[in-house]
Amino acid sequence: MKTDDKRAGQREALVTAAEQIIAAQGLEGLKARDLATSIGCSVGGVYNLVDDLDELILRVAARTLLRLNEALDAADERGAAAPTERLCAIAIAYCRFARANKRLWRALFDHRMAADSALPEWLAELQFGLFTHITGPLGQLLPEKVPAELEMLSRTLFSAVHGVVAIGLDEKLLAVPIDALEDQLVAFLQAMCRGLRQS
Amino acid sequence: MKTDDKRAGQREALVTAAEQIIAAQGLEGLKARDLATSIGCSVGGVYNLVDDLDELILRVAARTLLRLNEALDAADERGAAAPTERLCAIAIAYCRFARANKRLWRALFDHRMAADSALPEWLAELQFGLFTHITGPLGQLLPEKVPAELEMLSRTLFSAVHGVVAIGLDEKLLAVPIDALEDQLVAFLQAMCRGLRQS
DNA sequence: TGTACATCAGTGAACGCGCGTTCACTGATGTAC
DNA sequence: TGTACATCAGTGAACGCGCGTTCACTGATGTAC
Repeated sequence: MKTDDKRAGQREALVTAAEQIIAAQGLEGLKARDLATSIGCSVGGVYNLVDDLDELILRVAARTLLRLNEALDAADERGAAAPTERLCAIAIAYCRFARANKRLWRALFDHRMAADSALPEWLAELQFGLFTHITGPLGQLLPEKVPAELEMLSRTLFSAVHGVVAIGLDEKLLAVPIDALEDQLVAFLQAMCRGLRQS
Repeated sequence: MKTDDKRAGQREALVTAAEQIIAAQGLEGLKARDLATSIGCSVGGVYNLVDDLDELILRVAARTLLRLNEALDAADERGAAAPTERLCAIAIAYCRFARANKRLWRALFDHRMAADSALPEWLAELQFGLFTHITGPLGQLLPEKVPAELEMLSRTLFSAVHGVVAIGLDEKLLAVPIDALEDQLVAFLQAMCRGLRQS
């Protein structure tokens, strides 16, 4: 049916509108009425395209994760570089992506699901996909580690880098000044990799 | 005036009530009506003790920071241990405090001030105070670094540890499993310290 | 001790706002004959 | 081509809820004389 195509197109427009609003004002700024205005329909119309504002948030999250994934992919020169350099490049790409997509990126972590429904599997897989960017170079750095250890280390490393970026972008008191952020990330990862290789 | 004492006492009771609510339900659960019920007065009464729910949140934050500070103090055996061990002990204390005070601890970071009024100075000082727990051992570890570098490194290190703990306690997909958290923190800090000493 | 008055903590109904979601309805589009 | 009918996207007023904050009022307590 043609109408299905049309609906799909409208839904995309809706997701795009939501994306723009979240990018500009954060999750808190997402209102059904604004969305309706934004895509040129009435409030009720929004609910013909989407069950929930929650669904919309998840769809936006999916887009953000895909774009993040692309950004990390682009930054990682696979076999071409030493593992430490690969990790640094990825961390910097992560930092830049976060900085350039601050609110969208925050939305990935801020959004707490309604307690009942767990986050859908396709989203979970997108998240896991990101980890391959870390386990790859990390395995190269520490060839003697078993996969389970690598996995754990990847999580720790990701959390650490994420923490530095997240607090840095907050620009609160205890934050690393934003201009020093990338340098600090590199210094941090280099020290970390040095230390890890000796263990 | 006796009444001033009374008011102070009531205010403390109010802060305690708020503390309990936040500890049990998070910032979102804090409602004026519940507070009133909790301390046995009417809604309006709350506003005789406090300007705002925001003020209340800040007062609770102050308490939490003080307790956190005590916990870190207790964990740090000043000159008695090697710097790496001191840092590990502090990180573990941080992790345990966060875990035991999950929502109160989150409230420290989740609360976004109303854009107009900056956070009061006394709160800022409490936050800075926490950093001495890091700069101390870090200076011991890296005696050749100038204070500015140490300060920066402390921020980075704090952010990293905070990130690991924060994501770990979230118990989401990409989290370090909670039982492995302390081990991972220690492994992380040991590698980091090894790496830092060589730079 | 008693009286008049002032103060001010305490009250809780009501204001005001924001907002997700629904639902009875409309009107355009498509289909059947 | 024309007519009757069905479908369903689209509408937007209204529902329902939650909640911070206010404010006119009450009544207990303290003070002055």
